[in-house]
Amino acid sequence: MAVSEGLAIGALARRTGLAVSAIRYYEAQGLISPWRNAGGQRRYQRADIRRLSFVMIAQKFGLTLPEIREVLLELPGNRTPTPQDWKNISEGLRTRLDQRIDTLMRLRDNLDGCIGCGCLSLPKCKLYNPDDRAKSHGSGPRYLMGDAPET
Amino acid sequence: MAVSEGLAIGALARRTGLAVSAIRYYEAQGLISPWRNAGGQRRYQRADIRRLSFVMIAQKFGLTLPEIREVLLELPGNRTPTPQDWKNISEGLRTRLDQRIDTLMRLRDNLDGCIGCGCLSLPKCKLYNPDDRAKSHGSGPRYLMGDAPET
DNA sequence: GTAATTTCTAAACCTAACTTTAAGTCAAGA
DNA sequence: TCTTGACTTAAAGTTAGGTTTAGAAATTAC
Repeated sequence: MAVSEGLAIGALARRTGLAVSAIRYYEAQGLISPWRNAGGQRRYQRADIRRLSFVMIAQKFGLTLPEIREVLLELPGNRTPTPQDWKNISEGLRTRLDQRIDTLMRLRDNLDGCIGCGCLSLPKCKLYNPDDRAKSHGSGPRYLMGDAPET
Repeated sequence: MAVSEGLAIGALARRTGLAVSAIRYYEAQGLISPWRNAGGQRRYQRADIRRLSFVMIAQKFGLTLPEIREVLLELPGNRTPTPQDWKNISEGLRTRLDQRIDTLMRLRDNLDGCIGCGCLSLPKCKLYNPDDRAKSHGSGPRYLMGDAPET
């Protein structure tokens, strides 16, 4: 098999550690775009290994798949991403991570205050409004603390 | 209405900011146990406001509802929890939070390393195994990095 | 005493991120 | 050529943490 024939989905799965079904799912979400061979099967470039690696890392950082899609769009159109490209978007991740750490540390400070007072009373306790833009992970509508049900 | 009649679910919802449906859901998950009045309606103690407050805080810390249930089991069975009781279990949260912050900071350090090299290559990059027990938020089965599909 | 609120239960629906299943097609080795 | 093994699609299932809906019963307000 010639190099130009690309990787089959199973091979890509083995190289990334992802499930085949996950890779297809990512395609449906617009994270990756393989071409098709004569028989209609998906074929991937080598660079896609890196692309999926990035997806996995970005997920660890708490990005949703739509968010990751946006980030990947910043990659220069059609050319194969260079190490410098990856470096650039990784720096965006670094910023997000810094913010998350910051939020958690504020939360910890507030908890320390509350451990001191033992109150946990809703109007008083700072824990209810530690200025948290952390998006309360997990799905389904939920209006905790700051996220008012107003609308 | 005498004090001993307790709070109706709507009143508890107003005092905690939670939706009525959420309070019922928490009951189904074993986080709170109201009694029923003659007509079969739920009645809550004042202490339950604090209990639900704790649930909301613990969620911010990333605990799942089953985990929160476990933590709440440490509360003294028959008597109304004192501020000291809350203080004790809050200290457990503090420990967990410390660990989360730790994990994220390790992740950041690894990212810094990777920004330097720009590699993102699976076997080499530390980002894939930063010893992360952070349970990858979000639902549905997902075996990233450490969480092997072995079983 | 009647109307307006609340509350009740059970079941269905929602999102995110996937997996599983079914039935059929493609590719590769002996 | 034939038979595995890998791949295809579409649809349904899964988990967490809830919400929504519907129809009935209880409570409150006037």
